[in-house]
Amino acid sequence: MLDNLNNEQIKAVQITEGPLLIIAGAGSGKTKVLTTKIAYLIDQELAGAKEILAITFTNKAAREMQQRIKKMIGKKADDMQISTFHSFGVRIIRENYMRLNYGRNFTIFDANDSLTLVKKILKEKNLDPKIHNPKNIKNRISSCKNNLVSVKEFQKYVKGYSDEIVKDVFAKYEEKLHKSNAVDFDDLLLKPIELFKSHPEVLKEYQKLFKYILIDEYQDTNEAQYVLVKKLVNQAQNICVVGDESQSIYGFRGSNYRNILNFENDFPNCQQVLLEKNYRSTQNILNVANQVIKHNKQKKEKNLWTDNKKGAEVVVNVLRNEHEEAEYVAQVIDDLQKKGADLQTIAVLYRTNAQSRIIEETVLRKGIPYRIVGNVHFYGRKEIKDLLAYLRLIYNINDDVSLLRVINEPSRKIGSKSIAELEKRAQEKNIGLFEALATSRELVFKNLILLLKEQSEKMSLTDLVEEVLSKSGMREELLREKTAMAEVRLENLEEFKSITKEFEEKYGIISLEDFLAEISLMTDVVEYEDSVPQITLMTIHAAKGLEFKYVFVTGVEEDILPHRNSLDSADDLEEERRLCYVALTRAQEHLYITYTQMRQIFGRRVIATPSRFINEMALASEKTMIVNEDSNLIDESIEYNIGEKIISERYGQGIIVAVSSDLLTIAFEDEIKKFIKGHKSIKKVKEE
DNA sequence: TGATCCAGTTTTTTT
DNA sequence: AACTGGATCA
Repeated sequence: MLDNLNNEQIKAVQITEGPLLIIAGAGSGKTKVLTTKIAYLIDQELAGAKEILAITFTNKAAREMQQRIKKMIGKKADDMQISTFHSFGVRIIRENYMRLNYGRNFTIFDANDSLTLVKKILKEKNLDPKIHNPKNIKNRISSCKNNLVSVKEFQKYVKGYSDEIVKDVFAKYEEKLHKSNAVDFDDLLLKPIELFKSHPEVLKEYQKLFKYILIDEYQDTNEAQYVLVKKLVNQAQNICVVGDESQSIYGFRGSNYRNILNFENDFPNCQQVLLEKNYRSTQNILNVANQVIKHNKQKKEKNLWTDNKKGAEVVVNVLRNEHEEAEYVAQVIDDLQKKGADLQTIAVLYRTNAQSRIIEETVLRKGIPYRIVGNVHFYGRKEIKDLLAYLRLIYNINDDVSLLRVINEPSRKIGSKSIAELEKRAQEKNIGLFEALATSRELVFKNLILLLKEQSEKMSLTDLVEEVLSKSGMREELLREKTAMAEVRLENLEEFKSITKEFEEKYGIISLEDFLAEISLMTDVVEYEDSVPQITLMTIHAAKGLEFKYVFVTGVEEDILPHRNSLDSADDLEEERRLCYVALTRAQEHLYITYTQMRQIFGRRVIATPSRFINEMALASEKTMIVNEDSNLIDESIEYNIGEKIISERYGQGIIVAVSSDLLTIAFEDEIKKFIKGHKSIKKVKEE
């Protein structure tokens, strides 16, 4: 088990008792250490699989680690639960919902639901959302909760009118959330803490259960997560945290890299292991990354080194604008591909999601297969959200946000006026919306939900979805529409059934409860085939923890990286530098950095300046590249309309479902693809 | 009530 | 350039 580990790594695995801090530089084999350690604990029979609490940052990381451990120790890993902080919170709340004064069927509100709720409250309080930015208020509420500041405590910090508003909305928000028998993302951490405060005997049970606690990405824990961990640690203090303050990039979400710097103060008897040997990158790449991060003041001294070869020079290129930047990236990728590079080993990174569009268009035009990580492709679609709202309402009839979403979907002639009356009634009687349903139209809806609820208890998830589709009238309405768009929506809904089916097959029979909990915590929902050769486009944040042989870091300009919103705070600027560091250290063999002279922002051309981080890299040379855009593949004269049929060389016949300025979205038999208008690889099908 | 149009706004990053 | 929410009209 320990065969492929270096001395420090072995030490990190074998120190099982007492607090342990593992500082693991980028690419130093952190995941390997963690998984080996867990396998070791089980294999040495120091703990049963259920007695280990292992927390990672993303669901994806959790899944990956689970698989690795399984490979090492086989069946014994079956009971092993690796979770994120949030999914761990769900478990605790579920096991204790009564003590927390919640009903069994509680709903988890995602960020969108929370925002909807804030907007609704503003409306009720007759506050202008233009003056009181709902997103802003939502963020402030969230940061309060992440810092364990209750409404009552917030009162103390209130300075002036706008704070007063935030406080009022916050109070109402908490009230409504509870009335809806719902928790938001932050509650998933907060409620367990509340529980442990009010029920020390329950805390004791969990402390007894978890003999070993392991926390990954400790530099990205926020106050609530930190408190939660500290509470769970028992007398034996078998807590192992792993992290690297140089890779802390979630400050905007309340994470505090000082948690890792303070670990020694929290656990004075802690042991420490430093993993400084990098196995990932070439010397050249590591040098550049080290040069940049050197400029941060707040950090633990460490010296990441490698005995990998020097490798290729890091390439920096200046392009005239974002189109040529994307073109350049695509050309290089094209060349790499011709030389036999595997597309899966190539990643293009950017600071903001907005940058992805042009890159996507360009690789599309070049015919380079790609995937975009973190796009809410599927679950963000209206029809899917509607269906989910039905399921959530069926599960928890107190969920007012979901009720409002579907009460008139499809149209039941319950418009804004009827809804206003319904809300008034509910408010007067101080009851939930569902209970307040009274008019004949509303009662039809109420009975529909009640019927479905009854059915939900005796049929499979997939059958339930089918029932919702037919009984709600969603399917009927889409069939009636007879537009290409409706056709696609219908297909998406059918696709949803195959997702639930997959769930059922994977986990045996799955309850509505499990399914909804799973879905609401999933962000990387689109399960992509790892076997399909394609390049990866994603934000730098999304790239954390990953590695690629070839990495392109684009838009390395002032106002983007570092982002303009972080320029007036020294702390924020250091976080941007760490972000840059994370981007650079994703690369194994080849690192390409680009910036432009001119960029369009909000539809306006703006002069761009190279990022200060480029200077900090202290590179010997950089090149200005003039890229000629290759336009002979495109025939701009062709016009397209929704509903027209298209034939593609690669995907066969499809139908246009959306047209934007440069892009077409085309639905084929079993997938939806985007194309550049007029691209020679697609042709219109003439119809009589 | 629902469809369509227009004006104003947006983009930092996400469990 | 794309999306939202509000205003206007059928």
